Amino acid sequence: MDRIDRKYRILQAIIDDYILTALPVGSRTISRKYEQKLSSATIRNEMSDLEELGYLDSPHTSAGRVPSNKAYRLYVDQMLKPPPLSVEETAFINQCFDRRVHQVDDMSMRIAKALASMTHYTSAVMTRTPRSEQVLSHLQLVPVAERRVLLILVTRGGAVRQSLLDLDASIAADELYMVSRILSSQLEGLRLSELPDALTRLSGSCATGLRQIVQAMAEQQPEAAGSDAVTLSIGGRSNLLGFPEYSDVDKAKALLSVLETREKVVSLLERNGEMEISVRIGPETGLEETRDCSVVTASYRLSDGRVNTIGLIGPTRMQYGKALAVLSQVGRSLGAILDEYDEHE
Amino acid sequence: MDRIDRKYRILQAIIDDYILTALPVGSRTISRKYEQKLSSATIRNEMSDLEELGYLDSPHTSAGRVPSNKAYRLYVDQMLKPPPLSVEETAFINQCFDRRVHQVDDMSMRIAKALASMTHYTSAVMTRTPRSEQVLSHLQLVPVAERRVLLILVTRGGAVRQSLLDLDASIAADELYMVSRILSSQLEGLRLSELPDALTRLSGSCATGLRQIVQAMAEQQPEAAGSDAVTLSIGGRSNLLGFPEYSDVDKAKALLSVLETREKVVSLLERNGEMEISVRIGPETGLEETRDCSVVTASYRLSDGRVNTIGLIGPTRMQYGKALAVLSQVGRSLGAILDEYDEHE
DNA sequence: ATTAGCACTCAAACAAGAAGAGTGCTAACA
DNA sequence: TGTTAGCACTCTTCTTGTTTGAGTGCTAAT
Repeated sequence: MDRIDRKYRILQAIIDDYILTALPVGSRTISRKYEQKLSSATIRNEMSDLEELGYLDSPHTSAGRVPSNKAYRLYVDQMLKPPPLSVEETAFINQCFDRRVHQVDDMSMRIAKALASMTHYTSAVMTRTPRSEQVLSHLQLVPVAERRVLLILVTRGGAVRQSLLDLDASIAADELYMVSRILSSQLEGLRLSELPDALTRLSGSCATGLRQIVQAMAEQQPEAAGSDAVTLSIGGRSNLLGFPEYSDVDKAKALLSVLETREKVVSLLERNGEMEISVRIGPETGLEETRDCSVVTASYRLSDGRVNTIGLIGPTRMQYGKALAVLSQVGRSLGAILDEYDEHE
Repeated sequence: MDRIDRKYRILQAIIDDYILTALPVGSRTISRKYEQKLSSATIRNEMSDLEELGYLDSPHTSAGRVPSNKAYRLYVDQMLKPPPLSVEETAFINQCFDRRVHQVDDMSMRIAKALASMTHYTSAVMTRTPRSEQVLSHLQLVPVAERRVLLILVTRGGAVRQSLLDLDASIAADELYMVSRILSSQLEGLRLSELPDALTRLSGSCATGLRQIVQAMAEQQPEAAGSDAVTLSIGGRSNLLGFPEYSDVDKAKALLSVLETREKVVSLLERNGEMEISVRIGPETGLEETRDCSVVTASYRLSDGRVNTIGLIGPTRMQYGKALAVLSQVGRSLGAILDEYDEHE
């Protein structure tokens, strides 16, 4: 027991050191810096065992050892003591949410920037708004051009969706406002997913002007017809280039390309289970390009049905402790702020 | 005359070759690939002259020569023959604008992606909406939470701005809609820059419910109070890493960091004169970090006052011809599409 | 005015050796 | 039996010296 305990203490020391330095760590280093009671020879034996167990890899015979993905897994699952954030860090986070937020739009960008600057990793903030759970609060049609109308949908949570409608014939501005009022009262309270049905039902029984709009909405409205709306903000892309693992430009380029492909980023952030916090290591990230990255995410379901995910992307040699601490703290604050909007529901 | 002509023909050959290969070009190369009538010795003499004139630099004694910024300047101002886009390229651009655009939001991102993929440079699309020229078309207040209201402003061009207002006391939804109607009719047709004045004028003479809203708007509305609204989309960040000038990760990182600082990107895109198309080379870009980059931009003023700028960022050794061709073609199509929205004005 | 020829320069590529970090194994030791 | 000192061995990295090749500048010949 004592024996086993020591083995994992050594493993942890190796992981800690490697996370810090990115250099393969040798027996001597451990014996000097972490386990001064033990000689390097003893450590060597233990390390040999650990390699056999699959927790360590050696780049070549005389280069020290490097933690395997299996080791990182064990590390985050078992060994990670939740490290408390420093006073400054907590203060920084609070300050981010402190001032009243009036600009809804750039909120997630601000969070992403904050996450990136605190951790030096690349960050992402994703908000998925499920169509089926969003309830319409208000609808407004605004004339934009001859035969072109701006349709604005506001949901209970305060999300605004806009899309343009092309009409067959032009409609006077006055008539348009009237139609807005009618539709708004008819459709308010419905879920967005129920809109298409409601629209076809309506289109049967109404005047020509109204009917034209309703049909255009039914046909052309991608928001309601398509899948969930997903917004994405990414911060700290250049942070990745600071790590020695990306001093090879080709690797860096491959990774940055991933960040430019919306679907790939979404797939990285998408949680596969229901758990709030998830750590995916190396191949677990699911993408070939990120086979030596780790992704840490925290997801929160808001009371209006939206799902908010914040995440960090970095090398597998990531400071998991800090990443988790920052993510959960920011996630908590963020969840609180966002839910505030819905407090009357 | 003939003499001078030849000198600049040689300079052009050097620039062309360097743009293509990124390698210092020697006299031999020119004599073989571009000026087969002349011996390398002759070219050498001319190159020596050109260096004296400040058009060429030599990295070291025996390394061939590299065009100076002054040379690029001459190149784009005098030597650049407008190279026609290939059929495929024109087709690609048209296809981008072909399908009806219903999603206003991601339009600029789509353009940015297209620009980047056509040129392999980094692209940016900026839309500046001057507050003073935007005319209010519709205003809507929507309840979001107890004492919290979503204010939506729609302008004639079809731009939608939203901001949150905090109220001192809660207001019933019905009352809110009534206030919306009143305000909308009172303020419609005003320029956004006139809103603050109009609001203070209004707040003197109205009922308490209305007054509270008006005051909140006057105090809290950053959109109307602040400067012009600027949206920014950037594409093809990872493209930069493909160029040999950024195989040094530190340089690449510095450049990518610039792209993460909103104000810096804006300053890069900001045109200093009134000209539609601008090419800035090296230090002309105005930022220390981009002293060996060039920025090519095209700006278009739309009929509703918005100014749209699309730009490309790459090494000074940029394919200026292609960049200009693509930018002006895309700019033309984009201007046409965007102005369509305003055709009834 | 052009060009052939030649001496000279300098970076990049290559090879060989030395240094250093680290391992595995064996034998001695508590 | 677990621990450790010692040693041979293995690789990488660093250094140094050498070669190669591309390119220039100058001079003299055409």
